[in-house]
Amino acid sequence: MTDTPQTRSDAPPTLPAQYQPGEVEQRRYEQWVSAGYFRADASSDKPAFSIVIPPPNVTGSLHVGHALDHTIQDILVRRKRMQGYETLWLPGTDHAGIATQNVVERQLAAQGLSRHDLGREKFVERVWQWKAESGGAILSQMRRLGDSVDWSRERFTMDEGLSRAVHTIFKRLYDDGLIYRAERIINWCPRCLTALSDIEVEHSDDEGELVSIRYGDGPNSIVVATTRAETMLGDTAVAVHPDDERYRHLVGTEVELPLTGRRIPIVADAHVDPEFGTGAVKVTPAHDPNDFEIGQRHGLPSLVIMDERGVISAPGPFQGLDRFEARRAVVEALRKEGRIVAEKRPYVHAVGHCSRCNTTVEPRLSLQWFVKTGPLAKAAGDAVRDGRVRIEPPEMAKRYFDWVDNMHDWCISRQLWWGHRIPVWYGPDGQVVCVGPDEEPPTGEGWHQDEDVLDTWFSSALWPFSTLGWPDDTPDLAKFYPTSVLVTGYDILFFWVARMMMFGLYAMNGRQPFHVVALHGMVRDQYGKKMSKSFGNVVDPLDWINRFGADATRFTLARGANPGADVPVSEEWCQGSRNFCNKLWNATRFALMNGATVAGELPPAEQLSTVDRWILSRLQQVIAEADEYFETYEFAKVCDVLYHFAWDDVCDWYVELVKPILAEGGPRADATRRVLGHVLDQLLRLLHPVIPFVTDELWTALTGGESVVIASWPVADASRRDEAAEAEIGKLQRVVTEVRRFRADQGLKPGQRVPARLSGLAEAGLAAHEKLIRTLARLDAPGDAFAASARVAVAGGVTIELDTRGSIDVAAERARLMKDRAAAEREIAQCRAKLDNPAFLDKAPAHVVDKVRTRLQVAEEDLARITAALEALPA
RNA sequence: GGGCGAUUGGCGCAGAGGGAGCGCGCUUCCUUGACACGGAAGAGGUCACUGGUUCGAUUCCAGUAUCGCCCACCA
Repeated sequence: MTDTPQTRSDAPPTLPAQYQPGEVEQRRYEQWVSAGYFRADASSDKPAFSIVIPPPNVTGSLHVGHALDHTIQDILVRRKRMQGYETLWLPGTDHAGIATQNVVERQLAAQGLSRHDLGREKFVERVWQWKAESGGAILSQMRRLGDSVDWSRERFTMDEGLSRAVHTIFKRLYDDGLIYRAERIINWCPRCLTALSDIEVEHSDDEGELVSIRYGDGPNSIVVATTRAETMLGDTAVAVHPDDERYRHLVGTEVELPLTGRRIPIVADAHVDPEFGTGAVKVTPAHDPNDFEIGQRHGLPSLVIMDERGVISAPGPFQGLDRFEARRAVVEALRKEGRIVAEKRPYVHAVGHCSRCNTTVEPRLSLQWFVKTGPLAKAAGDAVRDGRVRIEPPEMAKRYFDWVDNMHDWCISRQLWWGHRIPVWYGPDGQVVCVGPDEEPPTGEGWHQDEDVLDTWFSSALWPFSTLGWPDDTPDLAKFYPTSVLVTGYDILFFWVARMMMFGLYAMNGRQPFHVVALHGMVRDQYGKKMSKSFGNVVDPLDWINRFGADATRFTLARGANPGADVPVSEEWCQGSRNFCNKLWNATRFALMNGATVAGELPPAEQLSTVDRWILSRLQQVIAEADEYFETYEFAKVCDVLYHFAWDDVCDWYVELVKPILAEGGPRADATRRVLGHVLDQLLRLLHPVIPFVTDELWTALTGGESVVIASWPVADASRRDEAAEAEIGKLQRVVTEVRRFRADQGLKPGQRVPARLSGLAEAGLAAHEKLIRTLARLDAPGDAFAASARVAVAGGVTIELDTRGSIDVAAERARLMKDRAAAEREIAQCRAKLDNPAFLDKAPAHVVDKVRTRLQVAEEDLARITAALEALPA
C-alpha cells in the first residue's frame, strides 16, 4: 500500500462509494434542531428575515405541493441565515374548518352517527381529539423534508393566542362598521349545510336543460326559459326589459303562475337582456342572486321553497322532493298542462360546486355575517400599486388587482361547529352585542351566542401578525413584522394573500404583512399534466424522500421552479437529482482521499497553476450568477448553474485535470489541494440551501467545521476572475475534445494509448499543457518507430499527428471533415454577407460587427485547417 | 362572456434584437484507482402560421390557429 494517495494525517472520515441519505438525514436534522440553529432571537441586532409558513391543514399530510412550497421557503431562509440575518421561519397549521369537520363527520358516519347525535360540545371535542391524533403527521413530514423552521414558535389557527387575535379583530371591525349581518342570497352547500364564500365555489361548465315555459294564457301570456324549473314554484314575478316593445303592454299586468294558482306581476327591469331567450325572465328572489336584486328593486316578496338540504319545502305535490327530482317532476307536470313551449334542449352553462365536496351549490336566501370589503380591498390594492408589496412574478399582480378591485362583500359565517365561534350574543329583546376579547359575555335569561363559526380564511388572514403575538406588542412583532417574503402557489393568491393584505393593513395600522409575495406554480407530472388520483400520476414526496432522499426530492422540485410557472416533476428526474447528490459525494470523496485542505488563505494567483486559476475564476462567476438567481427567485436557474458547475467544470474537467498534478506532488500539488478544498467548500455552501443534508455531511467531513448551516455565505471575489486562464483552459478543452472525437470516430478504444506528435501548442499558448493534453486524450510520446497515420487539426493552429498502428477509416474521417468544411463555409458565407452589407456596418453596434469579424476569422482558419487535413488524407 | 399566458429537437422546459440551449430519452464506445447513481463521443429543431417594424426577427408588433389557466349572478 505504498502507492496510496496522500491522505490527511488526521485520518479523514472515509466515505462509502455511494451516498445513503436515510441515516444521514435523520442524524443531521436532529443535530440542527438540538443545536438551536433554527431558533430566532427577537432581541438580536442582526437584520431580520422572516417568513410565516402557509399553514397546512392540521390533519393533512405533506403532499408534493407542500414539498415545493417548503423547499422554496427553506432555500430562502437557509441562504439568509448564512448571510448573517436573524432568520425566522415560523411553522404552524390551520384548523381548516369545513375540511376537518367533514373528515370527522365521515368517521362518525361510518359508525352510523351524525354530528347532531353527539351535540356541539361533544362533536368539537371529538375534532380536537382527531387533531391530537393526526396533527403530528405533517409536522414530522416537514422534518423529513428538512424545513429549517423554528419549532419553538409553532402555532395553530385555533390556539389561544390566535383565537384572541380573531376575537380582537372581529370586535374592531364590528365597531368600525366593517362587519355586518344581513339577509342575502349566498352560496349554500346542501351537503355540508353551510354557507360558502365566493372562493369556496368552483364553477364548471355543466350540461343542463333549458326549458321554455308559458306563464298565463291567451294574448297576455308570456314565455320564460329556465334551467332550474323547480324554482318556478318560488317565482314572484316575471321581468322584461323596460325598452322591450314586445312586452311593453304587459308590464304592470299579472299572469298566472302554473301549478300554483298564484298570480304574479310582470315588471320591467334593466337587468333583463332582451336578446337572451325570449327576453322574459322568471324572478325567484329567494333562490337566485339576480332575482333577489330584482325583487329588492320592485318590492317583490321572497318565497322560500327549498330547505337547507335542497329539498322542496313548499306545500304541494312536490314537497319533499330533492331539487333534481323536483326539476324533472315540475317539468313533467308542466308538460301535462301543455305549458312547455319549446322542448327541453341541452344547454351548457357554468354551475357552481362546493370546493369541498363538489355538490352543486344552491343559491339560498339566508341571514349571514359579512365583511364589508370595500375600504379593506382598496387598501390591499393600493399597497401593491404603490410598490410597498411586490408580487413576483409581476405579471401575477394583474390577477390580484382584478380580484381586489371587484371583490364582493365576504360572507364569513359558516354553519359549522369546528372553528372560531362568532363572538356575538343575542338578547331576549332582540339585542345584538359583539363581545370583545377581554369582555364578559352578557348573562341572563334569554341571552345566547351566535351559533355560527367564522370562515377558516378569517383566521388565516391574520396569520402574519397573529403568530407573532398580535394584538400584544411583542418583541417578535417588532422584530419580524412585516415579514420578508410570502411564498405560496398562485392558486391561493386570492384565497389567502389578498385577505392577509386586507387584515394586515387594517390591524397593523397600514403596515403591510409582507414585502414580497413570491408565487410558484402547481406541481405537475413530466407531461405537464395536473396530478390527480384518478389519473394515477400523483407523487408522494415521502415516497421519494424514502427512496431517493430529501435532497434529491428538493432538488427536483427546485430545479423545475421557474417563477410563477408550474413545476413538472418525474421519478426519473428525481433519480437524476439523487445521482447529482451522489456525484457531489464522490467529488468530495476524491478530495478527501487526495488530501484537499481548507485551512489557511488561498495561495496568491502567481503561485497557482492555470488550471487552479481557471476553476477559481469559474467559481467567482458561478457565485455571482447563483446569487443573482437566488435574489430573483429563479430557483431553476440557481440549480442549473450550480449543477453544471459542479458536474461539468469541477467533476468532468477540474478533477481530471488535477489528477496528474496531484500525482506529481510538490508545492504545486499542495496549492492544488488547497484550491480543490476551497472550491468544494464554496460549492457545498452554495448548494446547501437547496440540498441541506448531503452538503452538511460533506462540508463537515471536508472542513471539520461545525455545520454548513451556520457557515457564511460565499461572496464572489472579483480579483480571482481570470479571463486569460479561462481562455487557455477553454482552448485546452477544445483540443482534448477534438482528439477524443477523432478517436471515437475511428473506433479507437477509450483506454488505448496512441503515440502522437503535437505541434503548434506554443503558438496556441498551450505549451505548458502538453502533458495534460496527452493524459486526457491518452496520447503517448512518439517513439522511434513513430509513423503518422492520421493528422488531427484543431482550432487555434494545433496539429496532432497520430500513429494509430494501422490504417484509419479514411472514408469516415473524410466524411467528418467534409461536414466540418461545409459548416465552416456556411459560417463564412453568413459572416461575409453581413460584412458586405453597408447598412449593417452602418447601423449595427460596433461590438456586433467585431464579433462577426472574429467569427469570420475563426471560420477561415478552420476552413484552412480542414482543407489541409482533407488533403493530407490518403486517397 | 371577460382577462391572462403558452406554442422552441421524442418528452418536459430555459433563452436572448445579431452564432439555437438544458434535463431526460436516443445512438456508439468504455468497469480508466472519486463516482456505472459513472466516463467519452454523437444524432436530432426551417424556434405554430401569416403579415408588419428593422440593416437584421425564433426574439418586438398585429392578426390567425391550437392549447392552457384564472375570473364571471345572463335566466
